[in-house]
Amino acid sequence: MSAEPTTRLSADERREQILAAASAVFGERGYAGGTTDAIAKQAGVSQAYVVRIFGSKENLFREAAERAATRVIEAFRATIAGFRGDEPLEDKRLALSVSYIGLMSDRGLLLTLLHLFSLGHDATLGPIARDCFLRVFRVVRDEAEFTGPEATEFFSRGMLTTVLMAMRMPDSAGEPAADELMSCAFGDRSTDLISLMRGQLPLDDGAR
Amino acid sequence: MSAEPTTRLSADERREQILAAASAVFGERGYAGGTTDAIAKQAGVSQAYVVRIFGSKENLFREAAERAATRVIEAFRATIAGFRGDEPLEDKRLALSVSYIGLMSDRGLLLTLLHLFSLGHDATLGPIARDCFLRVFRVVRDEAEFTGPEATEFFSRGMLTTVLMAMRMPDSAGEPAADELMSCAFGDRSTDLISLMRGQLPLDDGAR
DNA sequence: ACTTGTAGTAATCAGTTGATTACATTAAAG
DNA sequence: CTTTAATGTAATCAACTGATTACTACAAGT
Repeated sequence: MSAEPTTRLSADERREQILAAASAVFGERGYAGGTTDAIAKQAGVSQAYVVRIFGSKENLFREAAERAATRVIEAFRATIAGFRGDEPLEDKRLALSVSYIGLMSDRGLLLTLLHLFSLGHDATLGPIARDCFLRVFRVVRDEAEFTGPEATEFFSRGMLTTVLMAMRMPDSAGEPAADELMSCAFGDRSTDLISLMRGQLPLDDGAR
Repeated sequence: MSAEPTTRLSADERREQILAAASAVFGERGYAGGTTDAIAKQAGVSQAYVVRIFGSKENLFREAAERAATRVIEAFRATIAGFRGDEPLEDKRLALSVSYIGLMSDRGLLLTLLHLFSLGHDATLGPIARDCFLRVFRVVRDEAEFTGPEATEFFSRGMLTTVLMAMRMPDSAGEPAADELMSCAFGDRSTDLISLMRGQLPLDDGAR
């Protein structure tokens, strides 16, 4: 499909490429709204190939979402590995927040997870959504040694941050309420995050 | 369509019925996933009529979502109207939380809003999403007289609560992590909310 | 050189979906 | 009673979408 003289890749490399494209597309458009064709366009392969490699759109979404959850867990674990074990809660909270904010540089990752979380009603994806969330929750609670309320508070913050990203609140920068909200939600990283999230070119909608 | 001897309603009554159906369907399936046919089935009218009354699916979603935001604002204002003006933050926070929890008895309302918030990328719905959120934010900050950080904290909690509802986390009750998470997020209303959110029959998917 | 397995696509299909059109039915007004 | 306007539907359409099939092209092993 792409203009370049279609380079052949190994199946594994192609899978990675398609998963990255799926993360971007599903993150922006959600499960129902993200088409296999848009993902194919993004990855530079044919729509048929996307479906054939992953079996179905549902499977592809599941893999993309579960991978996103795994990435979050890995990022948290890497941060937790640097803990000495006796730092105050606020230090741990801040370190994990920085870790979370790092994940935001891949816009698709956290947004795909958010879309997964909105599928609680779905017979097959619903249980996966709950499981992914709880797996991350347990890491923060048990491995970073947060209490239940502390972990809940931490995820509250994260959820608002993620929703603000989904909403593209930085596009409303200049609006006083939006500025105050983002400065409170994003903390001292506010300026960075606002520019990070802005001016993204729209995805190819994959219309055939 | 429905079995009953189709009672004719005024256009306004029908609009209300369809908006309620749209709230339920969009809340569960999102904008892209919610079909006009499922909404029609839910409201007991034909799919054609749903589209004709609202002009387009996008218009219907916009009305449903904006109405949801308005309802949240009305609920908050009703609570704020009971403030004397000198109560401590914690009293106000608790009162508004109770107000928010009351909104959860209409599952579609908050979930439709959450889905709206995920449409930040959309050229027409994105600005509406940001505007709706900011309108509610300003009510809490300016009318309930929260500081920016206090309001942000309040919305963090609300967002986690809403995502847990979207995820149907109560379906995982029994899982220790889920129980602790919900008991922290829902507070002393935990038991009520868990049973409130459970055992909802799936929506008709509107397949023609 | 030839076979063989893998990467990849074009063409196409059947189901779904939002929208349109033409038509039917009912209530109210004159 | 008849006209009129509003409520409402059946039928249908064109576009879209996930999936399938049959095919091509390239690379590696023998």
